[in-house]
Amino acid sequence: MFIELDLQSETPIYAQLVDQIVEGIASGALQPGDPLPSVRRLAEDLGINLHTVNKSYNLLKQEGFLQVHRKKGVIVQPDGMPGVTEAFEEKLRRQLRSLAAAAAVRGMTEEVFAQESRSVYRNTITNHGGEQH
Amino acid sequence: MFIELDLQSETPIYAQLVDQIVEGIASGALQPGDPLPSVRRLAEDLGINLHTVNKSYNLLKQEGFLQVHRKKGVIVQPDGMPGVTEAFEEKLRRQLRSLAAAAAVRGMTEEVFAQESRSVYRNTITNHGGEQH
Amino acid sequence: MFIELDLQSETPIYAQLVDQIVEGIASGALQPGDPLPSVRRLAEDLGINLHTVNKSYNLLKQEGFLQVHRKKGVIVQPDGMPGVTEAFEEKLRRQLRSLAAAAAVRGMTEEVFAQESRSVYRNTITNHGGEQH
Amino acid sequence: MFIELDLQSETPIYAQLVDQIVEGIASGALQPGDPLPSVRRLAEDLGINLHTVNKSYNLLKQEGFLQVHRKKGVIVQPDGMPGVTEAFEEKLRRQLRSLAAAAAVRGMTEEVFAQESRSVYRNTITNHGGEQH
DNA sequence: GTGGTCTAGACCACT
DNA sequence: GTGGTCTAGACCACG
Repeated sequence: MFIELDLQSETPIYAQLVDQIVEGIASGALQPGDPLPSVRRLAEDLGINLHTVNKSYNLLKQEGFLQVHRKKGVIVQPDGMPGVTEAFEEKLRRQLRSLAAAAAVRGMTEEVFAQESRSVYRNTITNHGGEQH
Repeated sequence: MFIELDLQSETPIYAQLVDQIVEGIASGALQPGDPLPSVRRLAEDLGINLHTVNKSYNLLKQEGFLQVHRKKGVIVQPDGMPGVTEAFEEKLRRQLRSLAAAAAVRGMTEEVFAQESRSVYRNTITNHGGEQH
Repeated sequence: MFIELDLQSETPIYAQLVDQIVEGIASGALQPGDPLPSVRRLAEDLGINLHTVNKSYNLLKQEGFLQVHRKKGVIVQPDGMPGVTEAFEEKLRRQLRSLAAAAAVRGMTEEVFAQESRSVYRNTITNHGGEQH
Repeated sequence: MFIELDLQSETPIYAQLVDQIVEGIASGALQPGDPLPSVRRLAEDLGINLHTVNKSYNLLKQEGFLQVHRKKGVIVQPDGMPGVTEAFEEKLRRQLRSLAAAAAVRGMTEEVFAQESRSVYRNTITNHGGEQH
């Protein structure tokens, strides 16, 4: 796996895991239908607790990014990703607002902020593209 | 006060307070040198504990957004806001990356994402400008 | 533990704790990566409140002397200590100025004052060195 | 007066006043027997509270740096300054220890630390010299 | 009256 | 069991 955890970070490990898997999907490194390591396997590889991996997988399942089959194990959602729900829009805006305010106070202009957003988006997609759904 | 807290939210109260005060500064509702309510006062107004407000004020003080003036009490930094440090850039990018990935997976295009960022930025500034140095 | 607190002192307990931990690092008694007692544990050992220890740990974390590791708990900064920042130089000079003035007024010569500084420095390092980067 | 107060500082105003007066004596700007402004006068000049000035003067009187006469008002100790008491030595060492440890941890060498101390001492004396007592 | 400090006790998220 | 968060009540230094 391409996953790197920062045990010193203040973001919980399970959240870091979620983020990195989502980024993996966004970048195309993980394609719809692709299998993910089993809970046990991944936990061992990363040197973390089973519960932690489990929590991440469950969250991703709830969001519709993953499917969990008894047989196939865990795979990336093959039937189309969730799409931009209202809940997501709201969450996105709420977080952007917080970031934008901090940026503005520190003197970062609208132009730079928007450009920063664009370039970060582009970099997360590099390898391929996020035209799922 | 213009502050609204969601006591049920999973984001800590103190963090919400920090965000809203920063947004207040960004929007111009709070001008450099402006006094903020005393910890006791604000705590009572918001129906929360004094220590929670204190924690928020302290964080903002450490970041350089607020100062404790021995006569005026707590005031908005009058001597120029912190500016875009490398640490801030990094934090900004890290958070943007997470948002961008989720957006991309859900099918939101780069264009829409950047536009969203821009419009959110603009809305936080509405009232008036961010002429920090 | 090697920590001694003076509960009657006018310097806050949390500040004494901070000082002693820094001295522990300087003397080599605490090595980079070494774990510190949990807040609860140390609080109990010292007979003080958990929050007081917490405050000290937090300050040291913000200064970059400690880290919170999600598995090891609180540890001494393993990735290199902060270094001599301008802010630190300023604080150092401000405090030295106050001490030097009092010393001078009482008739202590420059030579003695400098020698005193040197010998105190040497004594804090005794056990072993300060090979921070 | 040559006194500058920093109302944003975390050092209490009365302590800043004490420091600056001691520095004034150390530098020779204030000579033994020299009169100081009355409590009222100084308070007004500095825009601070009477009690604050009073507290500073009292502390300096207790330490033996000032004399308070009903007639002459407040004057700089004309009968020889206190000298290096054991209590002072202890306080000096305690504070130096804290500074030295922080300096050492940040990588400042003994040589630099001692040199810093020496140069700060020299600068506080510039105008004249502290050979009282 | 203000912020700073300390104590005490409680719940929760995380691992 | 760990750190993080929140509440509650209290004392003190400061101005």
